[in-house]
Amino acid sequence: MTEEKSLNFIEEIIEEDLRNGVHQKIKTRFPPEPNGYLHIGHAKSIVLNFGLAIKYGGTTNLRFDDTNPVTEDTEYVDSIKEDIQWLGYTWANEYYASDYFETLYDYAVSLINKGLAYVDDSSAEKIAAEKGTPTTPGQSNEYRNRSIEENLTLFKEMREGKYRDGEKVLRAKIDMAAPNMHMRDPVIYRIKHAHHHRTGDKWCIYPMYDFAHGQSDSIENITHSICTLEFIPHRPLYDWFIEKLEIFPSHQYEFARLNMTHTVMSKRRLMQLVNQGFVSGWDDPRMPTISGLRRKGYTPSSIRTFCDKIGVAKRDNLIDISLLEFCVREELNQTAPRVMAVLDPVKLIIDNYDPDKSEYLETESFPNQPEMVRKVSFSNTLWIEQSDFMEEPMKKWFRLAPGATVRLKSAYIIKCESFKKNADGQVTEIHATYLPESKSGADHSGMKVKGTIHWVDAKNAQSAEVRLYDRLFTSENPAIEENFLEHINPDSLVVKQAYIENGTAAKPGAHFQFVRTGYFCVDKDSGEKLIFNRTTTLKEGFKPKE
RNA sequence: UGUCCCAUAGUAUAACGGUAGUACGACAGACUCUGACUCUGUUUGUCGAGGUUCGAAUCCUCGUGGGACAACCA
Repeated sequence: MTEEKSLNFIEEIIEEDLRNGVHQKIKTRFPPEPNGYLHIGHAKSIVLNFGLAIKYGGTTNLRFDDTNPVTEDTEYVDSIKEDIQWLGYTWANEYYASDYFETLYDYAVSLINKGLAYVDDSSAEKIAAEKGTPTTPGQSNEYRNRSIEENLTLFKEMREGKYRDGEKVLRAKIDMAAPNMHMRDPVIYRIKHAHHHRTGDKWCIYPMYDFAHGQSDSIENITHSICTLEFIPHRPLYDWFIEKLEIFPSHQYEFARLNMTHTVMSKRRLMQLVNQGFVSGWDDPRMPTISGLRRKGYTPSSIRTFCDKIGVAKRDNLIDISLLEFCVREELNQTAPRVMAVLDPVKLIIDNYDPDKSEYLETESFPNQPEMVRKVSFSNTLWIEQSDFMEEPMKKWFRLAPGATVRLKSAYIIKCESFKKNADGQVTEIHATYLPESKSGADHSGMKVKGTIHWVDAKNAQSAEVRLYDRLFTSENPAIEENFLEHINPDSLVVKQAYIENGTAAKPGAHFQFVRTGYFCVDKDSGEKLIFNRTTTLKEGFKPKE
């Protein structure tokens, strides 16, 4: 039985490199910028990079791309590390681009010495103007012909803090008429008198991404540097620096980033959701962040499975969020203990059950492990779901209705005898009679009922706050809408005051399946008062027809 | 009027010149003390036109469509 999974294009490249002896071992890296929280899109990259190294016996470095001190912070470093570990991965080394500032500086000097870099005194505006447009070539300026000596002196003075922010930059001297805009003498060093989260005030010049990333890969001997599609036009530059600097030839490969329906993924938009209070924070369970998904009840393996299933390719994609939900259901169905909870309670009174009596009934906690059982309290007064009763049942209605019989899960068969409504027409109380001989596990009634409903003993229940989360956006692809904020789902969070079986061992992070209603996870804020977050619903098989 | 990337069921992703397959979704049925799970079945696809070839989703050309690139961001 060979379960042969086809290779993605990166795996094909790696296998060919290994086969041809281009590399003996592969090295990958995950290079986040510590300026935000990781999201499910990053998870795709993490699973790819770490997964490749594991599959082919290589290693993966965690490298923080911290070349812009004004946006970066250790707060993000910590959360990123936590999320990667939570996902189940261990990095071989923890590095920072800032570890290489001295080396990078030397690289820049060597470029100057080769006549391949120059100091430009122009303003940012002038440089942008001279760069041309994608369809018109750029123009060079008077600084392009400065002597090597002058460039050396100026660059040294930049480092020494002799100039203010924006007064000068170091540029690579390539080709102002190149059809690829990134090759039109890109800026490689800029002056920023800013405090860096790691190097403090040691530097006032910082390398740009293009002058840091590839070289960092090279310094670490990264064999396969995997990034997203938007870096394709940077690749010629990536290769140019490595070639001119004559350093280890790392290679860049690009794959399509993850997009998901009913979700936004860009840091900018996610930041807006947080800052404008549409969600409670970066770890709000509606956020596609790793911390949000974790709080919502997603497990590391369900996220890994998801990343595995979506594949890796180069075409733009929009993955249906139902695939993510499928992955977590598939796992939780096996691992989450069942428990009964009633989210929209209505009282059910069993008229022929002794009001002074109560009993404990056995019920299974895992349907596929019949030996895993627990006892649930039962009496003449129960909570059941409002939605399990219909005054005038539709066709194919298996649940409760006047005169209808139904099985109370793990208890008795009951027959609805009457009900009460309030002035608003809302059902407030349902009366039923039960069949004593229909007790679950010892059913001698000979009756067959179509429906089974869940319940909680009203005389012995605990209350809980249950947070029902739904997709954050009603639009399938909010990112392409004019104003994505207008497409926020007003019902993305509905809070219920529910009843749950007494004695449920609900520690923060614990997963449960509320029988017939979905998967839930105990929130981190849960304490005296239990708080549950809905991870996802059960697949809905009942679809009423007109 | 540039350069680059991409194009296979609704959504993703395989098929590496030789029978277009898989997953999710949808639909139908079986089972069911969760209308869940499980099982069975159905549905829908190679962007277009040429060319090469015994044979093209695959190679070539030209279209068409989508995307990326003009931060002292990454």
